[in-house]
Amino acid sequence: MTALKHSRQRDLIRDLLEGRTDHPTADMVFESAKQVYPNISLGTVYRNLSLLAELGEIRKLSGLGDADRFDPRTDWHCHFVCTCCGKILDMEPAEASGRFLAEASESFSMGEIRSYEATFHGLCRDCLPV
Amino acid sequence: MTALKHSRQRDLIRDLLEGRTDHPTADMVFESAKQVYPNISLGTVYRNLSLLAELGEIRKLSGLGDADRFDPRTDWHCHFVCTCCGKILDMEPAEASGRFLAEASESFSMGEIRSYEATFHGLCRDCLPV
DNA sequence: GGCAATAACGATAATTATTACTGTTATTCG
DNA sequence: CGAATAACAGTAATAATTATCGTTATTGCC
Repeated sequence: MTALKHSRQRDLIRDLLEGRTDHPTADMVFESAKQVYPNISLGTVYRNLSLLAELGEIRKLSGLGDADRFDPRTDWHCHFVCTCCGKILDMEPAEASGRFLAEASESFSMGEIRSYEATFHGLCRDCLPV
Repeated sequence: MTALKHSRQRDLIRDLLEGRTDHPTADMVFESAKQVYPNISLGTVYRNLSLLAELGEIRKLSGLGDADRFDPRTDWHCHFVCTCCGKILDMEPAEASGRFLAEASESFSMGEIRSYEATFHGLCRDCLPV
């Protein structure tokens, strides 16, 4: 139980993410943070993003691209990844989400399902041919 | 259109994966392959796994863990990842799969959905407390 | 406020998964 | 067989992330 200490860098990182919908990578957050604290370290950004994710204040998204992404939204929702530009968009939970999970949980006998995530792929509006 | 040439290494890699359900990493395939061709190169394994995935003969699974996984099954199905031991299990498609996709496609207006994948998390039978 | 304890920092080295390069080998096809 | 070249083994390079380490900043107590 290492007693968490306050840090202005962590505050900044949390604030920078707040309200953002572009699901930035650690490096993108680092670039933003440098404009406020020019000599903040990339390691500090990684450490605090991971810590905030562990604390449940933000969400870490793995597997959507080469690098991990970070999302200020902590409510359950899915993501859409544009196969053309790589953009990541939030999706609002569909009606069928619950049924999908319930059905999977019922029919799956090799273990106990606790959660799931779904990622949709396709072309975003900007990349769709006219 | 570079004319594909036959290679015994590629044959081996395809054969090694055939029938396997453990979703091995490139490195795991490399270890297996070395027992047949002791001086096969890791680069060769990576190159051929990627090539086979592009040809549609196998599937590459990204984002399930640190390293990419490879699956001989090419039919659409989901995966279950044990949060305890990291084991990856195949899941049989549920009834709700289609509805889930249809509903998401309908309600999503920021682009055009082409596909999706879902990953379930939980404890496998071996890791469940008794 | 001053001060000890230590969480967190900045800087940098190390690690891991993967891709790229390079000279050599093997397959294909005339 | 022999030229053309895909694919190879071996190795170097890259990218994302984590670990180390000496220094700085926060906290709680006197």
